[in-house]
Amino acid sequence: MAESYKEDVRGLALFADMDETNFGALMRGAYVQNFPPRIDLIQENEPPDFLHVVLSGTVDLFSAWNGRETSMATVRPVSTFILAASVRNLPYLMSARTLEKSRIALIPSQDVREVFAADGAFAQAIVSELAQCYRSVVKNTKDLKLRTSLERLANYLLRQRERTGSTEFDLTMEKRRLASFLGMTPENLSRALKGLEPYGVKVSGNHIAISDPADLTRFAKPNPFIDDYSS
Amino acid sequence: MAESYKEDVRGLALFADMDETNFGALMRGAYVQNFPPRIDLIQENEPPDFLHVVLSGTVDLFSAWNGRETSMATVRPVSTFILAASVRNLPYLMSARTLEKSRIALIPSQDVREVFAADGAFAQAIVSELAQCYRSVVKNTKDLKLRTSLERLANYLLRQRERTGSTEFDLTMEKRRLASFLGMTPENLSRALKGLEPYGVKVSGNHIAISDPADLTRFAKPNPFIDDYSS
DNA sequence: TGCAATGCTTGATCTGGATCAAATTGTGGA
DNA sequence: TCCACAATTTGATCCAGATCAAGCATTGCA
Repeated sequence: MAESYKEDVRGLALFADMDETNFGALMRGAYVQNFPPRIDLIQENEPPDFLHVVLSGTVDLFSAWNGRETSMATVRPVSTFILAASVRNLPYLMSARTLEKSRIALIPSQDVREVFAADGAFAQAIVSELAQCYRSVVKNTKDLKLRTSLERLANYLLRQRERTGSTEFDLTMEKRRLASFLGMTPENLSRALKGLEPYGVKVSGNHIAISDPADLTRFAKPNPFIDDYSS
Repeated sequence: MAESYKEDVRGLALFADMDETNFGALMRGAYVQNFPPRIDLIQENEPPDFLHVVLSGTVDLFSAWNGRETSMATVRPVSTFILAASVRNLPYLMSARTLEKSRIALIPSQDVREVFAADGAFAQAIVSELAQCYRSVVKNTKDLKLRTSLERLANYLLRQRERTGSTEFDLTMEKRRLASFLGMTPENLSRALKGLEPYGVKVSGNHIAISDPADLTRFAKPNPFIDDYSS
């Protein structure tokens, strides 16, 4: 693997503190691949051969059952996915596909498990990462079970505002995918965006402007234990 | 803490392989408490002072927002809860209450974090446990987003059959709580149970009999990547 | 034993969101 | 630039599941 990629990987919290030799061992079997948009990377139920690291581009994690499909999460650089499957050596629970042209590092799961057993700092980082992932999914479940779709959308927009630090921003994914992520149909998302107009949400294409954040907040009632993805 | 309790805790996969000295250190600050039914143990958003181990009884993990409440999971002996909050030292994301008279061991989170840093076997066990928890929540999300309430109920009943090894069993929790866990109202659960009659489900009180498992399975379409909680 | 109190069921009605069907707007190539 | 295709929006309708309102059954206690 090229040195510049290694540095990107090393920069991740997951790999930052581990021993240099062990990091080298991990990188030895790893390689980087470029994928065009809309390419299936992994399929739910496959054995977890590689831990994936998104170096550039965007990856959608999704899942299907009985002809239905839902978007579970979006992975952006620089972060990993399917860590849980890798460390437990159990089949993937989600499928993954690129949304845009993406560069992805593939680290053999076998190596991850071996180094993890040998490197305390790496083990600690894995625990942090897994705990973080777990908490994110719990928050997502609370969002789904406790809120209506309009409330989920309102809080999603407020989170985007937080993330970008601005009351104007572009949606980072297709509306159909956002709808699926929020657990609604594209038609309903369209109507829901209209439904937030009274609270000062202006939509034009995929550009969003929140004219009265306080008003939207009053409606959305954001809660750090659902919406604060950083804790 | 009494020796017999220690053995129960030691029997958990999480603590089974760790060093005896370290286990002793963990137990030194730990204590066991008995709680009557319907007692609040912890509140969402509190700092994670203790890792909890259910020795006997049942604990409900639930969450509330804006006047609504939902049951997230049920914890039965012998297992732990809020491990993720403990190891990351971040506030609880769920509240917990006893459902019946329960005996619970409380292990200071501080000790958990210290021993975790020092004991490789413990660290590994924590990783396994967290990965397991993560995968469970992902499965639960798939259940919620991909299935109708009738399908969720049907698959729940099939899982109970799997767990008990019998086509006849008693529901292990109040119907109102089961409804909340499955993401529906008690009224709807009542109707849904009726709705499964054509597939050979007989209900009397909280006793369930599945007369034609094959037929119910044909309707429920269970999938290991949603319903198999052991992987 | 009786009587609150609580949980469960049933029926009637309502509604959020899904589905179906076009119309409209983008968008990526020849 | 123009066209074919995909994504989005809009409108009409439908349906799963929520809510409201009684009744009924259990349970725990005095």
